[in-house]
Amino acid sequence: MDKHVSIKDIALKLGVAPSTVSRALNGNSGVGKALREKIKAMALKLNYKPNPFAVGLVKQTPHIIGIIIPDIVTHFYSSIISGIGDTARANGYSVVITTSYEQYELEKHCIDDLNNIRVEGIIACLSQETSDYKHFENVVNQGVPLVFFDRVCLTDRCSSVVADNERSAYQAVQHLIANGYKRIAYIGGNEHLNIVDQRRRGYVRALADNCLPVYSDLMVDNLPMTYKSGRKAVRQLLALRRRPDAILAINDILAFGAMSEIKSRNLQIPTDIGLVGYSDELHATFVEPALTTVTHHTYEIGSVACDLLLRRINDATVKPKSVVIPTFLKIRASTAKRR
Amino acid sequence: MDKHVSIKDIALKLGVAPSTVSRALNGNSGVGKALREKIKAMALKLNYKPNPFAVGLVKQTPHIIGIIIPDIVTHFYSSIISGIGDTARANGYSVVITTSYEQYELEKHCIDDLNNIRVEGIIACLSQETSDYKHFENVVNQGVPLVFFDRVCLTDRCSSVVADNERSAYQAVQHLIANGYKRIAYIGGNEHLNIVDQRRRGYVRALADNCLPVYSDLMVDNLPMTYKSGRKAVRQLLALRRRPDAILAINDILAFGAMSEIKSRNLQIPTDIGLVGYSDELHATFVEPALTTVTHHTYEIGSVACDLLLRRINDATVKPKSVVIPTFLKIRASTAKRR
DNA sequence: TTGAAAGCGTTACCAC
DNA sequence: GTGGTAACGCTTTCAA
Repeated sequence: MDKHVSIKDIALKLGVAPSTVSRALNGNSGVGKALREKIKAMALKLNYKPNPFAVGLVKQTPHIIGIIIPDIVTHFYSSIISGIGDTARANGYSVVITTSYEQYELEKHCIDDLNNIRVEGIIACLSQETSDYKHFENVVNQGVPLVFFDRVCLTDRCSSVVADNERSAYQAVQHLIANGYKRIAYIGGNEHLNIVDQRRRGYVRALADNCLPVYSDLMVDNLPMTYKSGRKAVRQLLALRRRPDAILAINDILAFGAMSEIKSRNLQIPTDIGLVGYSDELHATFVEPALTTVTHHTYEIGSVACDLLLRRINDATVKPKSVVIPTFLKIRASTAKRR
Repeated sequence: MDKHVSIKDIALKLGVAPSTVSRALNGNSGVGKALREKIKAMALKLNYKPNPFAVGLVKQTPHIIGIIIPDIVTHFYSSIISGIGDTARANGYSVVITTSYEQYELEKHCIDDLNNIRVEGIIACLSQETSDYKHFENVVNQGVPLVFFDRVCLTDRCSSVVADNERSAYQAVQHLIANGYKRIAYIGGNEHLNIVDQRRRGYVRALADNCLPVYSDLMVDNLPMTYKSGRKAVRQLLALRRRPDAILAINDILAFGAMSEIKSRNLQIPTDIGLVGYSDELHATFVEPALTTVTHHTYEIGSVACDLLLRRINDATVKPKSVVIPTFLKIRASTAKRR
């Protein structure tokens, strides 16, 4: 195929000035209609594509937005990326993805990288480790639009897209109680994260509203949200003198770990122990045996976050806004009625 | 925080020429040791970061590689991306991800996009629809290094990273036979893809080597590799007068669809029907009830593909090479011995 | 309506 | 060893 065609090539071919070509192609006023058409036709014919580096250099804003996610291999996140990407593309933006690998230090690097690229805005989800938000404050102070999703912070200054965390946990526990479970355990995560705190509150409130005691030894809290932690938490819970008869795990990975550990002990779900996890559409479909899960509309989370960011980019005066994307409880076999 | 610091700012501050600063920072020869240190210190202090657009404009090669994948939400692919990304970063390259959504037309767009960005090389996996390779030939003809993985083409001109497809299918069928299954069905996919063809050959050869007949009605072939197809294929197989007693599904998604359909009919796995799928590490861990799967080292596929590409980028004379990443058969409950 | 020229931040090639 | 200068491809004044 051809070498890259520049604006100069078109100008030369047509005997006009490069600046005229630029104006014509960018739809700016001040080019005669006939000439404009001629230029456009030639650009098409020569398959002209603007050099993004030249454009990026000369413009403040090369229409790129950055994403910071904890990881890319979890379907929850990749599906959100998908939602962001589609929305961004539809609005003429491209997307750069960076991964914090759930680490605070790497999250700071991500910000630096995106800053270098001069992204017009950032969509981020906090790493598990992050409990200090200075690096994000700096971003905001620089005037770079910033939107958080799922695990959020600085909500007074940044828009955010979150799940209805407290309600979802409340509803899950309510469901367990309605199905005859009485000693409901809770497997949480890093306490400084909003999602953990809120889900925990939902759990506690549901117990209280049903006049059930809240036993602190049934709450395994402040642990990294990993597969291993899920298994470990279950080991701990099953070592109790009075074992729980159900477990709410507040995160996909924890839930999978919990499920695995329960089975490895030859305990039956839901007979011996009921289990509710958190998950997204895909896993709600695949994972077996039929795990009741709080399910997220991940793609929508992504597209809404991107919408909020673009709105903020186009109008710096818009007020921060928190959008709640409702979850729904997908009831399956793992919490079947007792007796 | 500060506005972006340019090389000029440093030069001004130190009373030297911009070109000198550039040379010092890039480790090029021709700068006095003392001055070089002074410049470096100032760059650090001012938190100087080169403007990637300026660099990209002036250099032929802004150290970016492009990825074209069928989708990002399948763990198989996102894990490969992860492997590519880490390897790229470790070598000073950044990565741009494009998604074909399994569509031929969009795949062509991906190539255009990457071309616009002037990527130094491309790592690609063919979309399901792709059976014509002109668009990739163009890339090669332009001299842009290209490496394929999993679903490959143009292997005489491009390096590729593939799984041991025939062997894996052979081994899976062998395993089924050893466990007492006799009427083993096959659920395939788009025939023009190398992976489909090879896995199919493995299936047939295993039957033949064990003196078992190859029934064409037990082979559901040339279908899109979707969840729905998996279900449909099973419906078709179970409608046969002589039903299969085991199924080999040659792709993750097909396998999940198959599993789901089998269960919805209240058939027991492995008692009524044995099932082997293809999957990757994550799903081999999560998916239940214990599905025997051919498992891929996805992260490694990505990192090896990236290695091959970088080698090719740095030396245009390297010969195309096909690296086979072995799979392994993860034997679980879904193929337990009969009787 | 069009063209010329400056400039975005960087590198590379020449002089000195 | 160091400084000037052109060049990368494009947009955007400013003149004409």
